[in-house]
Amino acid sequence: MISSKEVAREAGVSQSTVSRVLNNSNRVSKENVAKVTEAMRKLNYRPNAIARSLVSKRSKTIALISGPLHNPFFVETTSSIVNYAKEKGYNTNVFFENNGDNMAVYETVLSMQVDGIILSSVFMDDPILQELQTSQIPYVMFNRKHNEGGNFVELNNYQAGKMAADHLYQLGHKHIGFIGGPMYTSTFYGRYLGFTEGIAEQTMETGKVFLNETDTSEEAIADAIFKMMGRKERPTAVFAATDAIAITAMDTLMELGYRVPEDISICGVDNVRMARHHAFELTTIGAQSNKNLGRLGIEHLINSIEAGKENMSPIQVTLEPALYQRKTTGPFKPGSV
Amino acid sequence: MISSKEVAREAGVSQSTVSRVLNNSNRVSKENVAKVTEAMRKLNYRPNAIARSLVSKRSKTIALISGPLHNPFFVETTSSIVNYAKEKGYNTNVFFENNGDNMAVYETVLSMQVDGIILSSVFMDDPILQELQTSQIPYVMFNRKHNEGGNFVELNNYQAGKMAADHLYQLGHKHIGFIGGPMYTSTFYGRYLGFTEGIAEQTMETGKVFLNETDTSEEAIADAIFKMMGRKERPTAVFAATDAIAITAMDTLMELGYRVPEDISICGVDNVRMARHHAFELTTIGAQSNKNLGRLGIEHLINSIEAGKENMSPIQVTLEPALYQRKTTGPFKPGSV
DNA sequence: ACTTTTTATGTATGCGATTTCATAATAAAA
DNA sequence: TTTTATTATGAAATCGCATACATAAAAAGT
Repeated sequence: MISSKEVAREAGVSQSTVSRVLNNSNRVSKENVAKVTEAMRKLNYRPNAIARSLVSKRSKTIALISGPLHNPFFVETTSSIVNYAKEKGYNTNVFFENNGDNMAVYETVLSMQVDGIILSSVFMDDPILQELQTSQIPYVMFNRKHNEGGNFVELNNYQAGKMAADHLYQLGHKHIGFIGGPMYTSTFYGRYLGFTEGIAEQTMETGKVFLNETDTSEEAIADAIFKMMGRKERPTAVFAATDAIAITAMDTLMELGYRVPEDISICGVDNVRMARHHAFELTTIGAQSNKNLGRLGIEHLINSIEAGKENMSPIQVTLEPALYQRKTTGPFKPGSV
Repeated sequence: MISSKEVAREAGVSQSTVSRVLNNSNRVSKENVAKVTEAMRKLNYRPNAIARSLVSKRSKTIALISGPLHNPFFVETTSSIVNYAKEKGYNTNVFFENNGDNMAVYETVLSMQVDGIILSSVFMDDPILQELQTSQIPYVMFNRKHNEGGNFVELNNYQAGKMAADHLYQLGHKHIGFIGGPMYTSTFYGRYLGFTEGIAEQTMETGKVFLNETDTSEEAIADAIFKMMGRKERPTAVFAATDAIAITAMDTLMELGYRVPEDISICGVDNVRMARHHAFELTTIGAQSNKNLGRLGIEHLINSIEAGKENMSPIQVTLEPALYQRKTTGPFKPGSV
């Protein structure tokens, strides 16, 4: 590896002069800039980013700890985050959540000297928030948030659940299944709470909610469907707490011979791009924003970073949801299933 | 930030002793190990990864330069790569290809002191290969390969194209559309070549291939469909050079009122997971391997890294394809479209 | 022409770890 | 007990760059 010292020798100047032209300081004469530039070219010099960040204390990289990519929501956010960060001059170190055991990842990230952290992996009572705050590293949680607050960008999950309940109730459904992930995450918890309270408000005496708490793996979702549809009283609609779940649920349901929405209605949450595909036309609930939560999160994060520790203001954003009614929900037909 | 020096002071030992326990050298007495460990805990010390890599010359991070995530193929490879790397103790810096202009990304990556580079973004005559080879950094190209060879893991694209031609021909189709991306990438070029030569071999005197070279954006694909289906002689089948293209093409076709495969057959390449969904059941051509190309690539890359520069052997893997016949291709019916 | 300010450059130091080398302390061999 | 081998520890150099500081040279004021 060619170092700035060798460039200096080649150019016949001191290493600090080389460093100066590297950082295009205007304190260098045109002649020396030329000599140094030429020497760099000749030696095919590339500055060592590691060394730079050791002294500058800024690595120009951020860490993303994301939910798994088999969920299209995270496909979209990951894409947005990486691209926006790049645009702003930051590299992104990507990690995927590892079924609950994120501590190893957190340890890695905290010793990596990243300039900022954006994560979707927190639990409502996750000890990581504490670590994050004492570490002084700018961070923002997206999608999920923590009980204690902190910096976050989220959807109003409670409202989303409620809207689903209203929508399905108005279509006449009485027996509704809920499929969601772990209740110690704010998204699933909020959506479930809003949903059940929405149902309750409608005073559906005869209404029933079948709760399925899964780990969001395809197998677990399929199992939930099997169990639910195997009952004597089958649901005529299911509220999937994410579009990813909805899409897998649909797959299983179709495999079992059900038609959507004729036999059973499905409503998701997140309004992912894929849900708009003609093969799905999924009814869903999502934020009224043309930027996804990842994008909003990374914008805030980078603002925070560039503002500096002194004038870092808290980030607490909750987006209001809207219903995107498409073709997977329809009116209850007696005797349909 | 707490440094090892402060830990040393707290523990009453020298900084080098702290470093030794950090790297669990066995040259430290149990008492000192205990003292140092305690001091680390007390001060909430985290080693500075940047400093470590400056001296050790290994950053334990690799760079991934991937195709865009709106292509599900890259969703799968990205996931595999990041997770496998993590498993092996490597962090992954992710970049997404930027419509042809990858030089900025390459520059960044080359000065980042990564331990290895895995990339899907090369063109057949891309100058990056040269850079890669002189840089001495272990690398492997996946999916696409370079004219000059280098290290790669790919599908036999020529064969894949040929299989598509055979399959569609055997179903009786004479007018077939091809939709693919830029011909300066080995994937699209190889698939196109195999396809047209396959068609030619079948001596389909009356056969016609409509070539559509797009930039793989949704709009471009939709435009290609519009143009193709607007002709007097419409194709009765289309060979989409990737599943991503096939899925978007299907969307557009369905929007225009066509039924698949009754009105028009579609065959893709890559055998992405999503293509198996009941809403698609896409006929496709893919490698006969339970590991995707990204996974194979990263395994080879990490082997290379750990083998050391001395015993790094070239990586040249070409997987043979197989046809996965599902529900989007069917026999030609005269007068169908 | 002499002082003062500005500009260009080099020297030296430090970022936070790893690692070589020298040495003190201890254990093993004689 | 003396010599030798072994083990534990610290001092110091180093990695590649940025930057504070000192200073020489040039430009500007007076």
